[in-house]
Amino acid sequence: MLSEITDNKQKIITTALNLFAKKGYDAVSTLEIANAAGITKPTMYYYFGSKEGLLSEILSIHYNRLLSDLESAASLPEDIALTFFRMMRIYFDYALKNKDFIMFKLSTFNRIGEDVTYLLSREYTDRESSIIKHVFDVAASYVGNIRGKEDLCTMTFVGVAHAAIGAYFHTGDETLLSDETIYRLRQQFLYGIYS
Amino acid sequence: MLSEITDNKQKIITTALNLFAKKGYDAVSTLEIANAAGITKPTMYYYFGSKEGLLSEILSIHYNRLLSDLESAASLPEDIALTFFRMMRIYFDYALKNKDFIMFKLSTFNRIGEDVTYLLSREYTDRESSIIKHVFDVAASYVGNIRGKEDLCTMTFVGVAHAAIGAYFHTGDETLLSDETIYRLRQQFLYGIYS
DNA sequence: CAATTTATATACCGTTTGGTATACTGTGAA
DNA sequence: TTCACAGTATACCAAACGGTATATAAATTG
Repeated sequence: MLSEITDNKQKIITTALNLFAKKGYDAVSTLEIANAAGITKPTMYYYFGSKEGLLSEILSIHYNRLLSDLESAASLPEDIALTFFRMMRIYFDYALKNKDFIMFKLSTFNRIGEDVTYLLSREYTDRESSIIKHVFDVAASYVGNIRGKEDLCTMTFVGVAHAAIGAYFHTGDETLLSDETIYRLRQQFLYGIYS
Repeated sequence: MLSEITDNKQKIITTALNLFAKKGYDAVSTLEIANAAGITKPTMYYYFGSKEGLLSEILSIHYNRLLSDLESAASLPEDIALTFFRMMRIYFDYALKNKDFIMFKLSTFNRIGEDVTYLLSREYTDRESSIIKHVFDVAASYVGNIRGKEDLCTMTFVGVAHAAIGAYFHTGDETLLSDETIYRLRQQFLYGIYS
């Protein structure tokens, strides 16, 4: 068994995710994935059963990693300032270390309807929202002004995270994902632009 | 000439945009568009030359309308609070009246790479960013604390707008795009969550 | 050593893809 | 009445699509 050396399964996952991020799921063919990964189509179908199965496994691996990290970061919601920093740091780190996945995530996050990538991502994005929502729910119990705005805060938090990461992809400027940026975003989030 | 009555060209545009929004550009075939629009493929190719030509015209029509509205709303950047409201109102109104287009816009906004929808949208999204950026550039001249954070503000503004519209599409709750929501978002933007 | 399982490739399938050659039809101008 | 042209449809194309039947070679297991 050469799989420990060659590890074709992992190669297929990495290659496919890269192509999906660059061109979009539907624009990438199974043959293109096979060629780029240096294998043949039946090998891909042996491991994943279908193109959709391949996407499903990619989503499972990365979302579970990301959401697990996010859950750790959200485990001390009593300190909203600290938790804001930690959660944003998780997003930025994941974007820096797993560019392809986060690029793909961003391009599917606001999808809706019959799109395959949306349907398969939904369970994870729902979990993601609820983790963040919980932070603001707890925060509302001791920061009165948040009360009634928990959903708004959740929405804004994710929106800002995505916007910053999107800007990083657009410009390539890594300082957009630095601690300094998080401090500024947090300052603005907590005290507004006049602070 | 029945075109004034039937108006097949307009029908194709509306139908195609609806399918693109629901399933994604690459997942929709020209035959599917033709069938849904009640015409045949050659008719579509007569008007638009190619599938890409059709997409291009859709983007041109809607982005030009949206950006023209946005420019009007941004014409008094001396009052940042007022301008914030006006610009957000433009986005929300367009989302309410042209659901399909904004849905499609959201799903392509954070794209990058070789994706056709990204490449064809880019000229418009660049213009969009620069309109908003200009507002914060002017604001920075009289609100000292904004200085150096113009790009951050632009990024945040667009991120928040998209997040709110995305939440509306997700839940169907129209109050997410009400004046009341804009007031809250503005309050948070200007003074933070403690306000 | 024989049987089975894992991992791979060759060669193929029916269907769908974006796109077109060609012909027809109704309308307005000369 | 003839002509041109805008608009539309029938019927087709080569290429690419997602997926598979089958063979094969190496490794694991009895």
